[in-house]
Amino acid sequence: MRDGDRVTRAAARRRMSVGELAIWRSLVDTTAELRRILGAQLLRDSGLSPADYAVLLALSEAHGSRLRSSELAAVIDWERSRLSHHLGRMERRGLIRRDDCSTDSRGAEVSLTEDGAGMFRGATAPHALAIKRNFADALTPEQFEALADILRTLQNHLRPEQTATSREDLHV
Amino acid sequence: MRDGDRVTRAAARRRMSVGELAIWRSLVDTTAELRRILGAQLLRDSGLSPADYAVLLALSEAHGSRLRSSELAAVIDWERSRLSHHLGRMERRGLIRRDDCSTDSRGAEVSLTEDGAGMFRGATAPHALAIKRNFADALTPEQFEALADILRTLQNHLRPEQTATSREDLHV
DNA sequence: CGAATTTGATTGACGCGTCAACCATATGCT
DNA sequence: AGCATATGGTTGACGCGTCAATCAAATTCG
Repeated sequence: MRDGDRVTRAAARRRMSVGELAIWRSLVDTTAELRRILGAQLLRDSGLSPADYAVLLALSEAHGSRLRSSELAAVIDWERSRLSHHLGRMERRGLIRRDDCSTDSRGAEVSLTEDGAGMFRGATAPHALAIKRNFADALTPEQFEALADILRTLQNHLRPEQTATSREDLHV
Repeated sequence: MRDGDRVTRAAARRRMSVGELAIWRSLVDTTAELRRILGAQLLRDSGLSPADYAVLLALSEAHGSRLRSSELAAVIDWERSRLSHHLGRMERRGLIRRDDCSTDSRGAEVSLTEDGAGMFRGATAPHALAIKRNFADALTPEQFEALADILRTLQNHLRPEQTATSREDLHV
């Protein structure tokens, strides 16, 4: 029996305390504000939205900077429809390209354009710096450890099956 | 000199580690998933979006269930334009009402309708339960304490002026 | 083979959030 | 008083995300 299970059962009867609720709200507010700050900064620095960045990151890390549409959707955990809309907009802006797939005529292969690759390269460093400044610099090593533990616990609570420590399914 | 400052300066030269970046991504992903789950549940249970809920909560807690538009915007920390759009939609659905303000003819007074108040009342308990089940039940008291500490630190890092422990400015 | 089903991907409608522009009223200044 | 400016709030345009519907190509199976 895993630790999370024991906690879950033990807590199952209790009502949620107002302190716990306040922490939940603070979590939502604080992460929202961080996303807002970093998203705005990213846009100013590089003209890319967080969504653009996620797409370009996944493509950059892909073998040959090229992915099937549904693979890409799986990597960044988006609905296919959302991805299709967004790829349309990114294609119009010249960031990515969609070609017919050679092995499956239904499929599309998404790849980086020169422009897209360049924009992404230019965005990387300032974006990392912004994350460092606004987030990483604030916390002590102990706090990082505690946060990692908490996130592992939560992930494990939400999706009990998947090994919570695999680094593969992390993306921006 | 506060603790956060010392950490900030000490860390200021270092590059961000890949571990720290992974924790950031995990934080973004995990909170996004929690919001997604709770938002969907709220909608199923009560037909309200998280945004609706925030508006109704603020109005419910207001003196006389009635707020000036910009006060409301301040309470839930929204841009006035966003609020105006959303109030328009909520008004169409019969959840809130907008009346001319008696003391300032430019202003609008937003208030709950019977329907809106009822919907909110019906939404409260299942929503709290969902937060408890998906979030609060997963964590130990020690983890709660650690998380509260981390969030306080981050808030303090982002907005150094404001006392980070005031419970007033927490909302959904 | 040929019909039914599944899969890969796109589309349209609609609610949402942001930004800039825009009224109308209130306030401040001389 | 009279003009400038600030304030409260709304609007329109546009990018975004979700849902349901759609379409074509592939696969399954009788």
